Amino acid sequence: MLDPKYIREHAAEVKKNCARRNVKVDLDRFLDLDVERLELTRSVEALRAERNSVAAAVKGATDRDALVAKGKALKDDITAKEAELAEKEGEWKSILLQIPNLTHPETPDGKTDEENVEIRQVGKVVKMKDPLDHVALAEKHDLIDFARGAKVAGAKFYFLKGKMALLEQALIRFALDYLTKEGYVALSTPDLAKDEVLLGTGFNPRGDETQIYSIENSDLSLIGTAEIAVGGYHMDEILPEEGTPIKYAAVSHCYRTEAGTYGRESYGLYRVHQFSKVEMFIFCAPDQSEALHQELLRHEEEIFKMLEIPYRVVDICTGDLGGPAYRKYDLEAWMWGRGDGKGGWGEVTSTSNCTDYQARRLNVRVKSKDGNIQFVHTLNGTAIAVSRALIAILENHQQEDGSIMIPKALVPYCGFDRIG
RNA sequence: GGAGAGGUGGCAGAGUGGUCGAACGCGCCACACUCGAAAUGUGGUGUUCCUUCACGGGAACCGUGGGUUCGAAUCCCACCCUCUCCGCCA
Repeated sequence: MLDPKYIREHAAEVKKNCARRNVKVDLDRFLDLDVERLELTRSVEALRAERNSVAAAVKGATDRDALVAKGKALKDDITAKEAELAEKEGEWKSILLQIPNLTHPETPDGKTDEENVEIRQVGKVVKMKDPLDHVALAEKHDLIDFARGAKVAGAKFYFLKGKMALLEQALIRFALDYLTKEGYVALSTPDLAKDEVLLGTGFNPRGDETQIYSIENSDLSLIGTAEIAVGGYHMDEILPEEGTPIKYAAVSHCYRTEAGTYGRESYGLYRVHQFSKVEMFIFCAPDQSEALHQELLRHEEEIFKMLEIPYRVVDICTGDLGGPAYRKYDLEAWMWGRGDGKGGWGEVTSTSNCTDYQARRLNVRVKSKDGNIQFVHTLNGTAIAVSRALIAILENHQQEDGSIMIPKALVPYCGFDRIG
């Protein structure tokens, strides 16, 4: 969420930002409520101050009964005003949470993902006569069992089998090794998190449009990304500035309901209910986030270069940014199975600078040497989303003879250099 | 899952209805002493919000949420977490 004080003092700018991002929020209502809330707060506090002084005077007073009566009356006033305040504050908060983060000045304007801007393409797409998509390749080599996945857990679940199961572990370890050398601390996270943590990281676990599985009769949900678990890791903490930036490489399973996304766009492994992922997450001082965002992008590119997969970098436009993101880049890898069989780009990673938007909700702060305390900036980026990386590997490294070459960087981790 | 103990400031640890945002100690910061350091001494040292040009004033926070009371860290209820023992179990 944004700083309410900032919204109050920069209302026009915030309103314009919401419009740019194609987010509909009743900012005027928020500003009205903000005034009412402040007035009520002041009167509640004045009443409490009076109650406190009356209560302090009761002990040993001669007119004790009169003071007690006054105290009782004040108590009723306070209860009433507090209820009024709680109501206003509830509505105020719900609007506040809908207001998106500010936007990087260089972020391209646009309404949908079609207006995202390609920054560069890296690597060459190897032309093939009749490229197979990953589903066909997996069938040919018995690598993924969608039918039995559906039997066991329903549509959009799957078993990785044989060399594919080994490749999953190889990818994870490959990413962890690379990031560990770059100074990231490896983390294996809980697959469940409390609603409080979900909300803090900007995910709504129980709304109508949620992509999150929640556990009945509990305040727990299955995480959709390790970003949630790691975001909560330092919740309610004040970090010493000399310890920042703190960089994590977190491995977790990711669970997504993917409501209403069946069809060609979610074919095969592309959009599934569960997958494994190595996620980069950084907590840093505000002046570090811009450079670290570039660093995350560099790591993502480095990983796909090592996997020898052609990709392009996309600057996500205002309308396609999620609420918490200040700026976001995606890496899209070439996939033969997309674009009606002619091949196309498919998202494989995403990195966001969330500035202090998540940190304010999660209450994670940094304290500098001079005692100055501010909210940290948080950033996240995909190192490897296993299911989509597997699509890219299968479809780009298939050979004329139908076999699949394993990228050299991965061979030491999986122990074989080809499939088939 | 059962029985018991406990959750208080950076740490450790008192406080069991008003004089408590909270003792003592450690740590940390500043100053003094010193060529410098250690030791010693003196002072300071939580967060959030409201208000004030400022000095300052006010409110809230003692695991979380309710309740009792004129008044709650302190009493009551529920929940969460930690520790010890038993049971079960990768």
